[in-house]
Amino acid sequence: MRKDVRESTALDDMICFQLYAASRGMTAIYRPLLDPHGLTYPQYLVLRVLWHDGPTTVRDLGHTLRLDSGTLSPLLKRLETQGHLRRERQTHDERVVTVHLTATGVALREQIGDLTRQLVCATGLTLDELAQLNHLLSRARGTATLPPKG
Amino acid sequence: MRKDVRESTALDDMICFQLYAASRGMTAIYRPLLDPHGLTYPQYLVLRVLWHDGPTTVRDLGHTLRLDSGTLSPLLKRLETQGHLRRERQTHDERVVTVHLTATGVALREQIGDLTRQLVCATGLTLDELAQLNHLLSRARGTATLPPKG
DNA sequence: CGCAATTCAGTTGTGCACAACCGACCAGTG
DNA sequence: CACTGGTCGGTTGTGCACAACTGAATTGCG
Repeated sequence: MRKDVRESTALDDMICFQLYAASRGMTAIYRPLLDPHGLTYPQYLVLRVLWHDGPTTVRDLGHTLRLDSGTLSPLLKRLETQGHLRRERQTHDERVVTVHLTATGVALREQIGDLTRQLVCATGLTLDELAQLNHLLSRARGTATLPPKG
Repeated sequence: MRKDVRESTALDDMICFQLYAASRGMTAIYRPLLDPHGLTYPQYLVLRVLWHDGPTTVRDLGHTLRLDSGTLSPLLKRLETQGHLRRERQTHDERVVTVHLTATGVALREQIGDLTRQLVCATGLTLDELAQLNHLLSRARGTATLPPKG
């Protein structure tokens, strides 16, 4: 009945919409998994970086997640209010703010556990297809080699 | 030096971040192309549907783009303020709001022209890779078969 | 007909995302 | 020391995105 965007014109436009819709669909899958812990998907990404890399700075978080301070500042403030992390100015360079987990922030990792299996099932793709998808996405500019500002 | 999210754990988590980053990177590529016309990427998507399918309703737009009225209502109001479209209540069912382009909204299609070539170049992928990517994304749940609310 | 359930668009509130801008801060130079 | 250019994090303003809700309108059922 209704015509879909996918039919309309060129391949790349299709893909842009697919990316856009898939990204929102993915966060929609994460939402019920993270909501019980009071987290959003971007907040979960920040915690993952801290769990994996340890204490870091706002600047490095921005580079890793490709987000600017306008996004990270309020997000980190919310995570600090929840007691998951703390922010501190570096003494020798007061422009830099370091971010490190609290005990509850570290403990949250175990409470959330492994979302992998649930996520794989939710996508409905095979492991082989997921590997292909990852390969293509990491090859595309805008993810691996082309951050927002070059 | 810094470790990347991509290294951290499982395949699907990698892909979720890749999707998230790729989607934002894609809109970042569209931004300078659409900004001269005073449009955002979601607004451009709405116009594309109207250009291709003709007059439609808020409900059908939501189904096609997988967006709810909370997103579409203010977005359509902004497009109406810009003079690109008009919204009207259906006479025989006043719950339904029909959306149709104005003359300037139709003309905008030619003014914007074909973004395809610029987009393909911006991704840095080959046409074959784009086709694979499209195939995988359309196979994944959350895009084709699993809208936010099942 | 009368009334409950459903279908719509819209509103409210929260949280990203990003451009533009700001002020503090640091390093280098004279 | 004062001056200059660049580096930081933060703020402001705009625009999505979505959950939850509102209220009008319609449909279905007895």
